[in-house]
Amino acid sequence: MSIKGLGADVLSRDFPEIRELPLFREIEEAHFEALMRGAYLQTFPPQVELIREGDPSDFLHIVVEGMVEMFAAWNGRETVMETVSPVAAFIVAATVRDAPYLMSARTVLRSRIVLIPSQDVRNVFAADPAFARAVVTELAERYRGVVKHTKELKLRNSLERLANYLLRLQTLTGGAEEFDLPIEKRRLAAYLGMTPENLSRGLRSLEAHGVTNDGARIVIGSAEALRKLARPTPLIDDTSL
Amino acid sequence: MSIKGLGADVLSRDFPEIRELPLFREIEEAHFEALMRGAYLQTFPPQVELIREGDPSDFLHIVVEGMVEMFAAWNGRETVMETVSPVAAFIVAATVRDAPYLMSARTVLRSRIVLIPSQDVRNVFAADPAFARAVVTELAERYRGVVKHTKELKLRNSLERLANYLLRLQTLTGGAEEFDLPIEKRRLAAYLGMTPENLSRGLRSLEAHGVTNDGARIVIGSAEALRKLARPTPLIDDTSL
DNA sequence: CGCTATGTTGATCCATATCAATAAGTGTGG
DNA sequence: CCACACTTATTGATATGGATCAACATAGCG
Repeated sequence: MSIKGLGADVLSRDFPEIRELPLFREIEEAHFEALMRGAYLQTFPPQVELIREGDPSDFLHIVVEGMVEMFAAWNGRETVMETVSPVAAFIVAATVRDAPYLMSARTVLRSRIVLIPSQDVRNVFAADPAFARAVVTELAERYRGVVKHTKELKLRNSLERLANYLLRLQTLTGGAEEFDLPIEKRRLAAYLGMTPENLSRGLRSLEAHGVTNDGARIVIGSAEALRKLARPTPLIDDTSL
Repeated sequence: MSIKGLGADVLSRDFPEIRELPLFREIEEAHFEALMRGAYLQTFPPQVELIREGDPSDFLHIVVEGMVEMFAAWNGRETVMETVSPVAAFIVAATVRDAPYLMSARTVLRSRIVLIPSQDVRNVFAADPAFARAVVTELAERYRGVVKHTKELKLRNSLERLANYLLRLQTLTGGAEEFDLPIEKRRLAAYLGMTPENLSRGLRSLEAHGVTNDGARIVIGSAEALRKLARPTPLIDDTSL
């Protein structure tokens, strides 16, 4: 199930997207190779817990295939913080700060993950200004993503969150009238800060605004009507899901 | 009310804390001076809106005296995202990304703010690896702060949020049994994601757990009892408010 | 095909918001 | 220094968004 210690050549031949990630694109070849030398590539089945909140950050993770869900728990409750799709790195902040993970991560689908020892990342980070700048860009974008998520939670009710989520999803799928939810509804519910029951009812309510739903399928009859309810703003709804 | 274009010498003589900020401590003297040459120092009365969400990020801001509140609005609703106390920089992410502000900021108290043109910050950021690394550290910490805030909002009910807030505040004030709320209750309520009425009732409910409140004054009769209700965890409650 | 997890729908409950009235500060100008 | 205006905080009554509980339907999957 796992292949250990792949060289930079192997990883970049199989996954040139890694070298092309904004995080790595500008760094020196020698540094990139140093990172990849210690890296693992592993394939995981669905529902595997990759990291657990509170653990020390041993590896920077990069999803190259599949899907990963970041979640957090407290006092018996659990919520979804975000889902990460290829090709993207996660837990960059914990890695560079050498701090414990604040969120857990589990595979949602069968996934291929590159694991880079955190110490290597911190070494290259200290030695390669281009990498340091790339980490800043990445982190700043992540920061802004969480801020948007928080704004949404605090300023919108559940129906508004759902409506805006669908509009963002539509934009991501190129503006198509029909598309599929990328994750299970119960996970979507947790992400949106509501219960599965309420998500069901929410989708029902949106019928009055031209939205149809069957299984994962969503049809937006009138983006105009939906937008009237959702009132999207770039300061919350641009880019990230 | 404002003094323009202070040199590095003036600013660092009057506010050595700026040079000592983690953000600037390690950068080259020449670069620090370049930043300070274009910097403004301004004094603002309370309730002045310093930046407005959506505006382009013209300046990196540093509170050297007073208190600033970051807030966000949507569709007629408004919420407090965080409060910033001296000496700390805010809106670093927007500045380095050259992206619009996601949050607005207003002074809560009469405040002295250093404004550094964003372009200067981005220039030094590109030229000074030590600064770039410092920005990463700063951003990673901010990121983790918002993640904690979001976890708290999604996983705790309002009474639990309040109880944990009081415990964090107690820790910040050195563990004293008595201390004052640092911000108005209505702002605290918005920060905690509740209404002022509910905050009042919440403080009342906490009497059953040994907490007394009169005006801004909080007395924690038994941290033990409060902790039993609050169930704090470092993964949410360490460090930031 | 049947088992198990996921999703739906309805009934009810509860945490929190909203509305309304009062009290207590806080600041201002005479 | 007081009186007035105005904001903030408290308290009670009520409304409601969303959670919970329960029953059933449906869809994956071995």
